[in-house]
Amino acid sequence: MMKMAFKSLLSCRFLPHSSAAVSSYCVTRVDSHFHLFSTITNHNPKPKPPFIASSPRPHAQLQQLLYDKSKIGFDNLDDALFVFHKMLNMKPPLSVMKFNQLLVALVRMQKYSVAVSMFRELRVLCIPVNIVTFNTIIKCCCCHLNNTLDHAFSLLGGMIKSGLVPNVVTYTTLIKGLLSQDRPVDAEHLFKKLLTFNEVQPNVVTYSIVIDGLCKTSNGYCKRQKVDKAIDLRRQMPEGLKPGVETYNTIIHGLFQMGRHGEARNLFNELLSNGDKPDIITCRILLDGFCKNQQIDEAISFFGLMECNGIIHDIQIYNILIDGLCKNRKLDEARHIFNNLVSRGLQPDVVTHNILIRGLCQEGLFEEAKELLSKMEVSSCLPNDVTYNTIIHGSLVNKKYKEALVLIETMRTRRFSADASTTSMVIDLLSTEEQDQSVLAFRKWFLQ
DNA sequence: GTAGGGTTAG
Repeated sequence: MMKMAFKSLLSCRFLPHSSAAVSSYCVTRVDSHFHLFSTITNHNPKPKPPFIASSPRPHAQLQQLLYDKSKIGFDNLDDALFVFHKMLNMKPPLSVMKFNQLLVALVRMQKYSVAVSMFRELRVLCIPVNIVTFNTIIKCCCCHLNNTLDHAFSLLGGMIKSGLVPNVVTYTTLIKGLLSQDRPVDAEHLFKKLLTFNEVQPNVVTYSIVIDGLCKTSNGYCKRQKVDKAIDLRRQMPEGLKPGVETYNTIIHGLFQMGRHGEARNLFNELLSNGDKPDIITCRILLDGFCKNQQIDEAISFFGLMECNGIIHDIQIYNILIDGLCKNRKLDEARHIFNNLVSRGLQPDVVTHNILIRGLCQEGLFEEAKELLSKMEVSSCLPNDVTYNTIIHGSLVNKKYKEALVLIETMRTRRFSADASTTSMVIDLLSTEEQDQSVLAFRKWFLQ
């Protein structure tokens, strides 16, 4: 039944428009799915150009480099700093747009504080900046882990002082900042202000960010209300502000998180019937949604369709499926897919390994998990903090206390630290009656 | 050709 509904959900949009509404439950031919996948947008980043070298036209080469790096970021911070200082000394100076591209490249590298420092230097040197520069730096303040949101708002003041008029991007960035700093009330207040403000009207991105905030905040009953509010808000979007696939993705994800998979499918159906193109992220959300809503068979069918149509040459989508299989107690299938990744031309990344290590530990196969960790340690895919915390978690669950101690020590050597989950497991262990030598050793470790 | 939106591991 579910499978039929799922197939029809995928099929309906590929009928001609005139007949699409007739019956979305009639056409279930697999070949019709091809059209779905042929419409999906694949994001293929441009190949990275070589770093700036001697050239007969250094100016032009630098400008090209800035454009390219604004899309993908510099390979390292030193390169970005080198370019910045080169730019400061150029005569005639480069345009503000080129400085903006440099700042955007730093944002892509998540080097927010460096971008803010560069902006300050530009201001001190009286190098012209524009609204894009301010908006980029406001974003940096909103993204920074330390609470620099107040600074973002003072930049808003600075902008106005400089004679620049904040636009919808400025306010949208600030709303996102408030939401990400867990200030939903202030975000909503600012959003409502925009709605009543004549000069700047929220656009589809603003709505999308607010909807995303509603879908992400809170647990339980409150969450249900917020997701409903998000759906209402999408319906209330003014005519002409057509929600993009990103807005659909946000709400579909929110619905799946709530366990409202039927509504999630309906919304996906609506996306298709509106003529929108699902993208790779829609596919990831659906696959993950099926996996986490006890619909592993649907997930496998969906994955098969994507695979048939060649749109999933992407390790991330495999990670979602492997995780789903592990969580649905289908370890053999998960292991099989993992072992065949290389032959499919894909390299498992650290997330893939962590997922499988967790799955193995969950099934009591701690030795096999350890073997996988050992393989990672001598491979190009080195374990990270999640890997260690995962396997330590597994060792504790499997009562391998001595092993856990060794792993904790190794983790320390690698300069990773125990996360909240690992620490709380150790506290639980110490509070039990089981006071064997290893547990006592844990106490020593914990009190260090 | 410069700025703001969506997904996956513990």
